[in-house]
Amino acid sequence: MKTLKQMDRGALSDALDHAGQRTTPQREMVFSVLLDERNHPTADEVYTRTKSRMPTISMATVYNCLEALVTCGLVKQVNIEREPTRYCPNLAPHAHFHCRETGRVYDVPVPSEMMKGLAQVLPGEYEADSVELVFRGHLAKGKTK
Amino acid sequence: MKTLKQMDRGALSDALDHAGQRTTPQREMVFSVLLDERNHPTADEVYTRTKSRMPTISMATVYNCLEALVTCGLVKQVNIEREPTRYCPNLAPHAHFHCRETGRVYDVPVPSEMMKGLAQVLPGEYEADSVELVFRGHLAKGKTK
DNA sequence: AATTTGATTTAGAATAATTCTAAACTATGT
DNA sequence: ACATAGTTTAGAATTATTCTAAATCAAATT
Repeated sequence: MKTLKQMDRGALSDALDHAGQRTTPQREMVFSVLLDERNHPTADEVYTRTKSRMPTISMATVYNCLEALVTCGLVKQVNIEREPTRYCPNLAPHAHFHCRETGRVYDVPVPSEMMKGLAQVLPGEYEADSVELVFRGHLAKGKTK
Repeated sequence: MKTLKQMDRGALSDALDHAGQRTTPQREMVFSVLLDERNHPTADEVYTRTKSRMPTISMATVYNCLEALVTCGLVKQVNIEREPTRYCPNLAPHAHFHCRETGRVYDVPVPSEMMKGLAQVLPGEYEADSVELVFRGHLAKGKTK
């Protein structure tokens, strides 16, 4: 898919607008790249993929666009152990599973009550606005899914 | 406390030994620094603190020592959002709370059954050997603890 | 006790992801 | 049309960390 679905295009310009930012071709393209292949790409991978569709885009712009998308809440950064930051457009509550063998990161859906329930381990004075849950391990033999 | 308690000294040389590594004054000192002030220092902070007690130590050695301690299981790395890696000698099961205002990181004890229970969100083929739980937010007014 | 061996320490260079800078470009509102 | 402000761009700068190679140290062996 080379272009943004109408729905996503709308969500994008709404979200950017709401954050006081403009909708630009570069931002649309980067967002489209993220939606298109949801395997938690790094900025560098996003750059490569975006460049293949929009050859004049620069690395700095990719970083700028990713930052804009994160700021307006459409994309989340995923940081795992000093590795380059990855970008994830999955807004549903989920955990991440990091495979030690392949290095790949998988989304694992988590019921939102459970996600909230986690905050109960916090003493009263700690007020959390975000929770991050990361598993590390490997996939059982055979199933690369 | 400028030196390692007998108990910790024993745990250290046992753990290093077990990993086929030697017990050195630098490793002891770095470990002591970590046990001494458990506020999740970065390598740089560990360097400064260690240097004040052992002025000839180098940054590279601090990194080496920290790596040795992590390898032999006495210390855990804590990575939060692209910030410099922090080091944590707390081996009990716990989560981390990252205060957006101060940047400080706090340990939050978590019952080990709960820690294990988390793995139940994983589909069968995912086999996790470690779980990481990080909250982000702020401390309620007044209580800096 | 001297010697070999291998691990460790050290200073500084190298690396890699990300951020910064300043100029060019684009779009928007007046 | 014009001014203003946001965006893009290339390349330089930054920063945490790793690498390199030489010097040091300690354990094991002769």
